[in-house]
Amino acid sequence: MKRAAPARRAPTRKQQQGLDSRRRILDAASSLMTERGFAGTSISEVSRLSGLPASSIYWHFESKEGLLGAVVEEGAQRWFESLPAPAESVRRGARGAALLRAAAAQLEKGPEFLRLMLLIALERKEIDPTSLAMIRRVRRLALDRIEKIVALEGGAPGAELARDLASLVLAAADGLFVAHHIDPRATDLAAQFELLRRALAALARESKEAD
Amino acid sequence: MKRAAPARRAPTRKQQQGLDSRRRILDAASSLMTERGFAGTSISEVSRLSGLPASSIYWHFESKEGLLGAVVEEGAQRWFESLPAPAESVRRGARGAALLRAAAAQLEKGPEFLRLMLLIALERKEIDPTSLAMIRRVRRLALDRIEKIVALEGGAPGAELARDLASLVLAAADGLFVAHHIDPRATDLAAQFELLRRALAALARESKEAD
DNA sequence: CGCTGTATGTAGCGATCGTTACAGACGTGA
DNA sequence: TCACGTCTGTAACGATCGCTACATACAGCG
Repeated sequence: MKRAAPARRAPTRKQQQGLDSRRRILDAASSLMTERGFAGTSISEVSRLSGLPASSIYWHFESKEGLLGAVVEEGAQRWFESLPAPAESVRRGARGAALLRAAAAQLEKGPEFLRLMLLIALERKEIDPTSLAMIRRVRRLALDRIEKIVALEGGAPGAELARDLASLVLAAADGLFVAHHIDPRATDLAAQFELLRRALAALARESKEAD
Repeated sequence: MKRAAPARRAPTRKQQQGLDSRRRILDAASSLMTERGFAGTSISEVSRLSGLPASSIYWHFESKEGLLGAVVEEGAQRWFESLPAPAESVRRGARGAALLRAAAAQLEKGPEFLRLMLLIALERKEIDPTSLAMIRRVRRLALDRIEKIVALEGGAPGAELARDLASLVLAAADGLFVAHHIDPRATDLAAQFELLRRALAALARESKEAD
């Protein structure tokens, strides 16, 4: 009865219309929840922004919480797909450019999803565990990527050190995003990232000399 | 008629009771808003948690928005007061311990206020400008403090560099706070801070040798 | 054509929202 | 004692909340 299955055989025209509507609802919900948080977003607003009645929303999603879960899932999927290839071709000589670009890309390409993640991570009132698990998964994958770049960049430091450095980079990225959001004019993202890169490079160099 | 003036002459007993109630309302509101955000907190919940009827809340504060403003103002004031002395006595030799402690203290002593700041900074739906201004003021003061410590620590680097390093430290602190909130077990705050300190120290050392 | 399942539109459910009116309780100054 | 200002309790206001029942509208299939 309820809950649209993803069209097993033929995406008939009516079903395609349904998928389009579902997409429009997701986009509207994502935009609103990113701006006002979960509790601050009402179904009627999603309805107005998407142009579809509330009944349609509840035909496609089983509840407001389910809608949030779908938004997170969709956002995460898009985020995964937007990731550049693991960049095996990057030379070690291409200093921190890759690291810089990776971090900057995360902040420029998908600021909406980052904002949503931070928001529902901080809004800790029984947000459904599925979303939280998804957020952790996204962050862990981001950590893996950063770790690889850091290892390549720093001339293969200790495995543990690379992991910690990656955590630091991710944290700095989140913090810089917040700072830029609070006071955009006073925050030069690129310069800060470059500074961080130089600091980490210096640390890697020293820890290497210590051997 | 409305809006309690801060008792000009004598804090009579009834007025004192009023101040106590005001404090209880503020504490309840602060706790709830920190957990669920602004939109996610209802007056009835504040009423229940504080033990006072809604009419009392509206006698002490003119609206829900006004209550939020007061919560931010109060939190900021407490935060200012909880700041340690400018620490002139700190020796340059006491490596990064001061920096570490300052950052850790901010995260340990006042996590509620930090969470609240981040939440309402990310929930950007016409949050009243007074709160935003207060948040910026708090952050700027935190930056000043960190900058001084960094300058002391790094052996007086360039002024601009110190400012940028301070921004980086603040951003890292925010980001690490978020990371610790998302996945407490996977985030070793102390270790991360120490790593950051070492990286910055290494950078300062190299930039000094370059002279 | 009618039958079936997908998707949308209309109307409204009970609950809760922020907010207010108003009466009363209480300490205080005259 | 009595009027007054401060503060709290009761009860409700209209609006909106998340959500649902139900009647269509439309496409595909026999």
